[in-house]
Amino acid sequence: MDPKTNQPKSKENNRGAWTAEEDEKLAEAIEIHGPKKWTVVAAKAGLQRCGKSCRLRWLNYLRPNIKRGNISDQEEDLIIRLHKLLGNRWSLIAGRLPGRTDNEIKNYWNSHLSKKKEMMDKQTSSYSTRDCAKSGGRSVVEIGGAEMKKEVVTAINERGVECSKVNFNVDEFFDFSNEDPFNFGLG
DNA sequence: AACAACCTCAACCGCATCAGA
DNA sequence: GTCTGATGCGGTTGAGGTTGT
Repeated sequence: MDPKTNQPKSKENNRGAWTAEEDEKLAEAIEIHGPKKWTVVAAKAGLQRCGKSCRLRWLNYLRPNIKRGNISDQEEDLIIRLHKLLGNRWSLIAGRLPGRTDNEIKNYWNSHLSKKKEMMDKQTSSYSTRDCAKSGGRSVVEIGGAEMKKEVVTAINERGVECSKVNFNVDEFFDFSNEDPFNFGLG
């Protein structure tokens, strides 16, 4: 283990794209040991890959029920709205989109939506009232906890859903485990 | 056909946090 | 309380594909 990078020494490990054979071995090991103890899984799979790499491969590619490509308009709209509220908290956003991974959403945002948003921002630099009501009045570029909470509460208030949550916890609010994926509390 | 420029996305990196010893 | 290893996250990179000239 390299103490600086927190990674195994690279000469001991494969790097780069995964092969079908590696995928198969990994899937087998996960079936036996579960998708949790990644160092164990990596070792038992007999792969020259670190646990971290195995975890990423599982989450982004091998996991069951994973959707790939073809992000729908509905999903895109949801990503935009969630990003407005949450900023670059990709894992939270991904939690709202069943079958989508944080990596995929992050990539999609960086290659498609960031540009789209930039263009829209330019077009609406004099921000219309309608857009203000829709978004909570401003876009958040850097999101710290307090800033984000404020933003979410503002958005909620704008929609007249909830006005009294002062001690708002965004992580509790965005506990997505049991909810309709396309209804995140804003109506 | 050849090359350059651009785009996409899988994978890696670095850091923060957590859990167990 | 401290140390160490594991896990999870967001940022970044680079190979391969696509499009334009």
